[in-house]
Amino acid sequence: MAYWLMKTEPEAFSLDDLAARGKEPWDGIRNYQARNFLRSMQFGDGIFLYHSRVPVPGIVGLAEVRSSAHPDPTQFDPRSKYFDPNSRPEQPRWDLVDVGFRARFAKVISLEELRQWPVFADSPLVRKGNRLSILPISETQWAAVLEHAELV
DNA sequence: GCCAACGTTGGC
DNA sequence: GCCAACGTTGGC
Repeated sequence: MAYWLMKTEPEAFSLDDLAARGKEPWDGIRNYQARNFLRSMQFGDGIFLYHSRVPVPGIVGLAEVRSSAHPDPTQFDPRSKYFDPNSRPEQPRWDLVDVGFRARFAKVISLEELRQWPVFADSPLVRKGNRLSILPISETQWAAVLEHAELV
């Protein structure tokens, strides 16, 4: 059992969208480090859903991993913006997992707030210039956020 | 919308 | 293999 944080721009896909659909294939990851994290995910792992590129970026709710990693079909679709002409079907370059909705937070736990929590002091999340869209969360960080959050 | 920070690409 | 150019991310 592991924990993760996954970023999304709510304009493209929000926590509410996930809540409405229940479960969604998390496609479009095109960064090797993020992909490697995807590949180590297991069914049932916990996820913090994070909204980026909004006035108050931060963790907005909980989700969970609902599949193991498997090839992202959009890499083979020439009409997709995620098409990767260099990826070979016999050795796919990009993977995805299914993500299921779990809960919404009554209030966003903002990045500004998280920066002040000692448990996040060493997290790439609070580092300037960090661009990782998927990052691991420690058990301590998970517990700290859950203790602070009001689930809806 | 701006732009710093970063990852990737490709010429050499 | 270096590194400039380019594209993208994401806070502000």
